Amino acid sequence: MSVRSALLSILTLGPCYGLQLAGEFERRTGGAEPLRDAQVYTTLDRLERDGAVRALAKDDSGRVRYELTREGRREAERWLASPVAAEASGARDELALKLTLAATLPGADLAGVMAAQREAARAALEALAGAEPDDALDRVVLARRRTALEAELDWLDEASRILAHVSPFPLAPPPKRGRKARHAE
Amino acid sequence: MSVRSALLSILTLGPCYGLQLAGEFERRTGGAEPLRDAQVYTTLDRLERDGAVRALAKDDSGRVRYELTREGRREAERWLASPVAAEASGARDELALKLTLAATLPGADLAGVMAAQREAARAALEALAGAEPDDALDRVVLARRRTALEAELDWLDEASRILAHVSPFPLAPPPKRGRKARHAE
DNA sequence: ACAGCCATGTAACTTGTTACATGATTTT
DNA sequence: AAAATCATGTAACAAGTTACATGGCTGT
Repeated sequence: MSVRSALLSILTLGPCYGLQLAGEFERRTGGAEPLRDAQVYTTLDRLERDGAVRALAKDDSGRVRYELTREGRREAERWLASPVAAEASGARDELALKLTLAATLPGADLAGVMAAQREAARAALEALAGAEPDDALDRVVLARRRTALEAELDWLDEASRILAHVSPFPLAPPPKRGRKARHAE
Repeated sequence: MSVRSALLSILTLGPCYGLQLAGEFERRTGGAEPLRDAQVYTTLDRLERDGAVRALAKDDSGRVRYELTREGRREAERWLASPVAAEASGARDELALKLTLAATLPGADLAGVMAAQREAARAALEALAGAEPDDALDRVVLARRRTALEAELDWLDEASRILAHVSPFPLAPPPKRGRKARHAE
């Protein structure tokens, strides 16, 4: 819901049209996360469907502007005020997933997986170090990535220590049940 | 694609049926991320559609087991071997998004947003500190969350310093264009 | 026989993404 | 007039989630 909420909160400043929202999004987020034009429009459609915004008559230039409804304003305020739930963002932690699987699957190359991940994080950190931020917003976004990558490296070390004592294990034998193999197809 | 890839990599151990996959997923990931039964089946359908798995005849208990195709095995190996792209996981960094927006939107309560986020992270850390891990996998997953939360707190401090010198700004005036307000509807 | 779990599925939905189509306006 | 850009949209898809339906098996 990030994009949806971001567009809503920009609209608290006043009515905007589609590409204007895309532009403001870029200006106000350090340009870190490119937003596809198409997504602005689909998101606006969905916001209108949900009663959070309302389309105004086309302006002098034929652009369609949207304004917040009371509902939409409330949603925007709620979003800004509430903290981002740790990893409740619907995104599974793919890295932890991959590492625990690599540790428990016989035949998987745990050391190799860890080495690859460490190397990727190290390279990403190096690339970040060489980046010149344009402005303060950029600095904040870069700092976010840097701290996340550093944490990833720390965690990899810790995980390495913990997993040193873990052995992979095979599939658990499935419980036997009645032998009623329905001859379906 | 986390779930898809995880199921594929479990299937490298041999054919499994739906709920068996769900069980192995739990056993092998620290139980951190609950996997809904329904998603196992929809994912298996899509994997079959994509030619990554193949359904076997029902076994003695009438359960439908799936096995990897050559394609599926290759996909699983590729996934395990390749590092997780930093934030390329499709998940936007909602926290950085929210903070930069709060910093640039006139009328937003930046200090309040930061305080709320800091408090939420602190509380989550405290909850983690009081958790007793069952096994090593659990410890690895908990460590992942802990390091991520610590990094979040560090970043919040840094962002606070950087954003102290940033002032919110209004909407950029949209460029004027021809006055051809097509009287469409 | 009945309750409850095991196992499989389906339909509808969400956010996000891609590729494409269309016109209008500005620039050359 | 042609080319590039602005602006809006549509259609289709992906991954994930939810709620629900169904039937077989198990234990009492």
